[in-house]
Amino acid sequence: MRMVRQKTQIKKIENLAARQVTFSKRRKGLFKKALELSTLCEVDMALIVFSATGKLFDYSSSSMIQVLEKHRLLQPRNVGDLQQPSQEIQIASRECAMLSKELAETTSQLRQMKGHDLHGLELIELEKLEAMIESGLANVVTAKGERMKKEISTLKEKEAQMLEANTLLKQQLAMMELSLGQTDKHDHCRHHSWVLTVSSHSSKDPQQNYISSSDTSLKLGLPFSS
Amino acid sequence: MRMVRQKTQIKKIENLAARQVTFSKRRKGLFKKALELSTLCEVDMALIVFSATGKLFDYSSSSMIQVLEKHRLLQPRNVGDLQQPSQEIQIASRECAMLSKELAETTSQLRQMKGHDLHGLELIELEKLEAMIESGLANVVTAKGERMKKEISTLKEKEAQMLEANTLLKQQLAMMELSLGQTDKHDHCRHHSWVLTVSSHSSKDPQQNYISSSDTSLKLGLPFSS
DNA sequence: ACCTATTCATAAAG
DNA sequence: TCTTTATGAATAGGT
Repeated sequence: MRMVRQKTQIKKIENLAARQVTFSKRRKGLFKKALELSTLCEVDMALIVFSATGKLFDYSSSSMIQVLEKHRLLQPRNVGDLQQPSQEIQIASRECAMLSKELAETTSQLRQMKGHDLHGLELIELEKLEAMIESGLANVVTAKGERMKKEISTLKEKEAQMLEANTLLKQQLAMMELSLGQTDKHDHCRHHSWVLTVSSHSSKDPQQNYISSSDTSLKLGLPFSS
Repeated sequence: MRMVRQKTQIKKIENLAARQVTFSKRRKGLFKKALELSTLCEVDMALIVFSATGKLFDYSSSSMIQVLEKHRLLQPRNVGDLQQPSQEIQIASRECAMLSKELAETTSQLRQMKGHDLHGLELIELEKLEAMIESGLANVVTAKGERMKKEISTLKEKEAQMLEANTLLKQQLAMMELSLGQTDKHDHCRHHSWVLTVSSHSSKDPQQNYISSSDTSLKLGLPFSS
């Protein structure tokens, strides 16, 4: 069922999944617009975006270096300080320290989720961890179930299609047996092709038809598989 | 008379006036989109645009310095050439990039362990994940069991010691009843202290003795709790 | 700068 | 992530 699309409010999207989806879509749109503007109007520009996870996306119409250098020259008060190496190092090491700390915490949590390094935990903490893992497991099991259900329904659909094709082929076979010896081989081939056409077009994705025509003919025991 | 609007071709607009108009309109749109993206998704970004006449337009969600520096740290090959960076900074930025990448991977794995971001996974990958989580869960459950067993045995030990102390106190009480009114109060106090000493030393960890001496005396019904 | 028909972007949902 | 579709948003061309 389709919700009515709301007029978008420009404030932080609290839901993480929705935020990630929106980030992905709008980032794509933004870079497209940037490319269009620099192309249409032949202007220099640079666009730098960091995702929440720290992943970098950037675009620059010419060399990023040129654009940033030009910016630096025009904004000496803001960016000129970058060249003081001591400050650069400070920033770099602060960034490093932050990342390092974050990585340590995340790694530790991951190891605990995997059941390692549990010695420092109290009983209550162990129980919380257990609950968290069980919740994660439940999510994964649910996802797996859905994936399997999808696969099952796909296979059932295919089965039904095969059955249909099979029935048609059987009918043709019966007809041929009735007129045995009276038909030439070209007729056989034409009927065969037609049935396979039905089967092939029944799925939206041609790549999912992994049962080749020769397989089909062989299974049905037709004597004229190509 | 209204001409039919043409589908815009993304190539340089040759007419100067039209180009300027388009630049103005689309630049405004681009900065709006940039602001919206950084607001909606709370991400760091910087956008720098130079008009054909060299006029600068820029936007950055936080400090332009921070964003540019972060970009430089993560892309040392491209932007590091701006000024000959000291070897320290090269090392630091390589370190940063590595940490950043590692953090992204670890965070992603952790999220999957918690059952999020599963859409990209195949059935087989889901099953591997499930097995991993189950193994972690088993470890945690084992650790919890051991922790509980340890606690139980500690408590049993305490119980036995309490029982022993209880027995001794009962004997003393019986003796006192036999000689009721013939003993002075100093003797009572001495016996009491001695029993509590036994109880206190029975556990390796003094903090686990959460039954206080006054509790003990009250439970045993001693008439001379301090 | 404003207007509006039209194209384009994208929120929801699958 | 990809697709689809209805709707919101941006903008080309005109005044």
